Amino acid sequence: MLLRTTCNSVLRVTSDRLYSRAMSNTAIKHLRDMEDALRADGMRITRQRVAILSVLAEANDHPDADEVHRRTKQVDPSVSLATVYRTLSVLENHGVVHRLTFEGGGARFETADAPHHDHIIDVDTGAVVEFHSDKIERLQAEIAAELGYDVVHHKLELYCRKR
Amino acid sequence: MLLRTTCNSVLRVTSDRLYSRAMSNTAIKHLRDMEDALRADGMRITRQRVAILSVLAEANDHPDADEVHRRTKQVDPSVSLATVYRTLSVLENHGVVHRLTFEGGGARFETADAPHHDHIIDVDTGAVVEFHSDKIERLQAEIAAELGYDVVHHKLELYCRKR
DNA sequence: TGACAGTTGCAAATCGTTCGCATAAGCAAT
DNA sequence: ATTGCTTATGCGAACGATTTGCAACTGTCA
Repeated sequence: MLLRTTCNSVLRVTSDRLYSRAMSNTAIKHLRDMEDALRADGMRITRQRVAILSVLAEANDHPDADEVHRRTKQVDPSVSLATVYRTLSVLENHGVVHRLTFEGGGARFETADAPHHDHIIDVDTGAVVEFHSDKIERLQAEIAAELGYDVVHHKLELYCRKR
Repeated sequence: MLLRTTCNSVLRVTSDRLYSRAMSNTAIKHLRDMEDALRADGMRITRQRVAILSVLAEANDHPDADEVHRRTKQVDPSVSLATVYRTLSVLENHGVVHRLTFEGGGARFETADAPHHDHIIDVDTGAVVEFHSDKIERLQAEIAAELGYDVVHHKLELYCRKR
């Protein structure tokens, strides 16, 4: 079933769940599975949380809370900013999203389903590129171990300029 | 010349400059040189800035603005928090202090005179340990280069737990 | 379906940080 | 030293991002 909204985005209604724009069936299944896992983990799956989850699943950038709110309202206009903040925190605690705190400016978020990676931030444009280096990770663990520590998590950000 | 204050800390007065507690003569000379350099760089050396500089020079931890303010007031009680913030920003622009933005919580500061290093943050105690790895730095530059970037600066933080 | 505990929207509160303004004080030239 | 120009200061109010208290609402599970 398809609905066309006033703002020209396509909504797909599946049973009583609202997902934003055109999502593939496999993407929808992925969301459903995630909801089930979260429910099994004691989290209530509300209308607002579904909307927020679908926004996060679709995002391939790193939106801040306000941007998540803006996008979520396209799916469900009643969702408040406070709920967005609360939901993002809850999802973070469930390990479903990661909170990114780049220099200058508020927190930004990304789904945790992609494999671990670090970030390059373009100092001129604010664009974010993801990368990963096993070699660096190994060195980090070595250094921490030398100092008597285990790495719980780390943050590696390269603030760069296009050459 | 020595002064003993009510709060049991020793102040040293050198010409018209106030430095906190017992500082070695070489440490004082270092501060004087720094002041001269800053003055030559167009920055006015005020009573409050001298007090803040001396606090920073003495700190071997990574205090936040509020903590810098608390310590500065021991030297000169009239210094306001706003001035601490303004001075820290100015000093950062002059490359004299670095602003550290660890997860959860406000900015913390360190003097820039130590050679470049990264940080290990104890997730249980908040303690900060400094380390450096040329090997990691080299890898970072390589990765950025592969993606068409030059590293302007970077942030590497290992959030760790004592083993 | 009913009941309970978790969730929501709203507005107010909080936290760290910045800003406007009138006053005070560096610094360079005198 | 004194002057004059400009910048720095303290104060309190404003700020933006985030959190919270509360009364109404709604998943969930029996």
